[in-house]
Amino acid sequence: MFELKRSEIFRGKREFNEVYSKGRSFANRDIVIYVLFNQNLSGRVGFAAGKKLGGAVVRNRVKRILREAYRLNKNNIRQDCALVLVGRKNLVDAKAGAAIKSFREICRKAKIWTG
RNA sequence: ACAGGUAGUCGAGGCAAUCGCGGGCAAAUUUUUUGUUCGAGGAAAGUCCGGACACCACAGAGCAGCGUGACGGGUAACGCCCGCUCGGAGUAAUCCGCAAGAUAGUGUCACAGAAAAGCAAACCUCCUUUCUAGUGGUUAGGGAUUAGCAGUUAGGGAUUAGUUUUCUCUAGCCCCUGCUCCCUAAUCUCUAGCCACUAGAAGGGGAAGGGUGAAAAGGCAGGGUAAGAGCCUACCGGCUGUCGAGCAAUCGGCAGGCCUGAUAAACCUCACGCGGUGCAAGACUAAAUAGGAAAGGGUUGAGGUUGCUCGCUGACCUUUCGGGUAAGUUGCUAGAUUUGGGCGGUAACGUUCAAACCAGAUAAAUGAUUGCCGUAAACAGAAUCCGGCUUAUCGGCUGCCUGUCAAC
RNA sequence: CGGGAUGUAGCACAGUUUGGUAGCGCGCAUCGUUCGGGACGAUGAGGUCGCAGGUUCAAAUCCUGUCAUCCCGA
Repeated sequence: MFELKRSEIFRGKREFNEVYSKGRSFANRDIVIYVLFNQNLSGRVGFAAGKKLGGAVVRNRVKRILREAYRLNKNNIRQDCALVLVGRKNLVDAKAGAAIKSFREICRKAKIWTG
């Protein structure tokens, strides 16, 4: 139900670059989201935290929060698209509850919210 | 008690519940699911040293290059650690130190200063010799002169109405007289010599003082000297030799003599050490395509092995154009391992016994919610593995030591 | 993971090899010139030489450590 398997998380420079270049982007203070409607990659997701955010501890934390936000709201999101979630600097000090709220907000903005 | 020093140690705050992640094992099943168990640090960091391991000759020779630098020990090894010596800081505990060589050679020492590196240098000052000038003294020689008073002469003045007289001044004072003094004497001057001092010029002695500088060729005191100086002596410091203690660095005693500036984190010299590349090392499997084309070099030695030379190996290599794969397994975690004792050692550490297994990912695993206790909680995330160093950092806890104060 | 480079005035750079004075250009301030501005001319302010320690009589320069930024290879 709320599981997030490894196979659902995509990896590799090629897949990221495809979503970055072909997908549409939406953003708020906390998160940047890239959306690509593609049959091959549908239902998959990637997480990213840039070097500007801080050290390894900080970047790991940002990715964990993003993953938690996606996992808990997975069933309310259209599964025919690929996503890339990028953390922004505001997310470093944010709590998980705020991140989830922010994630829902941006999903509605991107019109992939089904719940 | 306060202040300080030092050694060590703890931790995602703890417990419970739910959802979720990575590995191992077991079962179902071989896409996966369920259960169980394990799952970041003292620095995992910086990548600054040292190793293990892998390939190239089981790593070889020489030169170059790089590193280290008191001494002894520990270690797989080190630039690390321990002990000790020396130097420095502190009342002390204690801390800090790239701590070999400057008589193998070369270089540098700005400005200032007379002189900045070797048997140096004289600007002022000090001492001295010669010459010149001056002053003073002295000796010799030459020359000149002769004290005082009174009388006497001439002139002027005062006194007086005027003259004389008297008094006084000036000149003479050669000659004459008297008294006192002196009488191979004294004074002055010239020349020459000598001595002293001063000034100048030329030369010498000296390195003590002044001044310059970061630094001026031991320090300081006394003697000594024309003035001075290790020239001599005492003390201190350094050096050399020798004796003693110590494995040694070094320390202590005695003797000698005072030639030996700083800088080697300047080149350099000496001693010791270092082969190169790195887990994206390396090994294996599978898939795909065209195991492609052109030019150049090559068993008269390509390429590799380090920068060069040798030695070794022994058939491909380089550039351009075009195409394909960039997937998986292994290396990959049981080890100079961790914990607890015994023994040896001042210690670092060694040795032995017992017990334990404690991350192995690959866009890369630890999070979220709720409740209670508690809120002060930092720096921060393994990527082949170890030993160190360095840096970041909050709040404690413990042992030992030093100083001050108080009480007994 | 490995290798390399750079930090100097507000900005961009010299100076570091061979240690003794920190400098150029643009910008800034004041004055002159102009009716006013620009340009021009004159004057001069502005520097922990990334930071810390050491060697030296003396350090931007030499040595060690450290911090930050940038680049390259796979």
